[in-house]
Order: sequence, then C-alpha cells, then structure tokens
Amino acid sequence: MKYTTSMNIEIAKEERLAQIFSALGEPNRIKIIKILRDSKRELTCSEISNLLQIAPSTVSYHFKALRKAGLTKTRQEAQTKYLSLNKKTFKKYLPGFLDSL
Amino acid sequence: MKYTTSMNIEIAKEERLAQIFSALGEPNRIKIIKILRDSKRELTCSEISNLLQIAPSTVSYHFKALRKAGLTKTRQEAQTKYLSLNKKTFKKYLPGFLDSL
DNA sequence: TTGCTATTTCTATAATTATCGAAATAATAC
DNA sequence: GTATTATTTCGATAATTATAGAAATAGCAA
Repeated sequence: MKYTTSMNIEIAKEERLAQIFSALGEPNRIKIIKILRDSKRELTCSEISNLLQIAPSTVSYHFKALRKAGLTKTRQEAQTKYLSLNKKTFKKYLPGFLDSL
Repeated sequence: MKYTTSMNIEIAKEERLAQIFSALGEPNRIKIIKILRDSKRELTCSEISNLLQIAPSTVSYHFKALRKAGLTKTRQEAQTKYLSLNKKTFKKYLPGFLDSL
C-alpha cells in the first residue's frame, strides 16, 4: 500500500501542522508555492531551478519536502516530473492562505 | 525607537512569511498557540513550562521566536511576563487559521 | 539584607537544514 | 549501442535549531 497523507497514521494534529509549517518556513519554498499558484500550468524541477537560480538538486530537495508535507502533487511524464499544488491540504490546514499569498 | 514588526523594514513578503512559518514549525510552538487561543487569560513562561513539561529556558526560547515573528504580545507585570496572541498577524498572514486550529 | 520567584542569557550539544557538486538513475533520441 | 536530458541520491559542509542546566537579572517579601 502506498502511503498518502490522508491516511493519517497516528500523527497528532500539532505534529502535522508543524510539518506543514516547517515545509513552508523557507523563502524559496514560499516562492515555489507562489509560482505554482500563479502558473496556469504545472512546473518542473529545472524550470524552478532556472527561475529561482538555485541548483537542481536543491530544488529537488525542496520539492521532496513540499510533497512529503502534502502541499504539492506530482505527475510524471517520461523523465520529467510536473509539480502542482495540492489544494486540499491548503484548504484543510491553511484556509484562505493561498488567496492571501 | 523600538522595533516593531509592523514597521516592516524592507523584508520581502516571502521572508516575512517564512519567518512566521518557521516560528510555527515546531509542535511545542503550535501547542503554545493553541493553549493561548483557548485560554481566557494570558499565560506565563512557567505555566507553559509546567503544562508542556519542558524547561523554562526552552519555553523562553520559544516565546522569543513567537514574539519576534509577531505572533504574540507580551505584557509585563513585576517579574512576570504575560503572553497573549497577536491576532492582527494571524489575520493578516494566516486568515482563518486560528479558527481551524 | 536575605531569600524566593520569574524570566532571560549563556554554554554546550545533538540534531536538522539548506546548499552545492558529483555520481547515479532512468527515459528519450539518435 | 551512445549521447542527451531530467531528476534524485550521495557526500560534504556551514548554518541553524531545540534542548537543558547554570548563571545572571530583577522584582517582591520578610
């Protein structure tokens, strides 16, 4: 069985929230979220790498943290992974935030 | 002149948000916020220390981070400092969050 | 003054983080 | 097959974090 955040395996709500806030507690991550919100399409690791001028490996690291926190989703097509927001999580834990960003 | 967060000294919005999220990215800090939200009165360092069973110096450290992020306010009375939420910040950067907590 | 209480600062430490470059993985194109 | 492209993992590192205990600060009470 694949792990999904909605399975909620005994994580206290404070832990879950802390995980989400930690994932967002870095300026580049906020920028990624903002870019995704404003973009009409999904974005890739290398696109973000170019936009933010940080190494692909660093972007991959941020992507992983955001995904682990349930804030983003990934769609794979060949070698390329397309990132988009997981709006459900924002709605559930940070209602109104995306609009205020 | 005393520094206040509302002075907003050239901090990009992403930096400001990252500061807030960092401050909230730790379970004990979330608990402190929750306790303050539910409490009818202000709370002190030693009260939180007892409630959460962590050292006063650690609580003081968390208090400082929350205050620096503009999430709490402090009222001093003799040696005692009373903490309460700074709802303005929550409203501005995390609308709806306190209610969903 | 001496002692008690509340908080902060200091010192130390173990853990985590953000970052990069290099190597590994994997799909595509020739 | 080789070469190219996209991403991830690994190794290293410098910075930050959460924690506690000890010492410092400061008000209050006998």
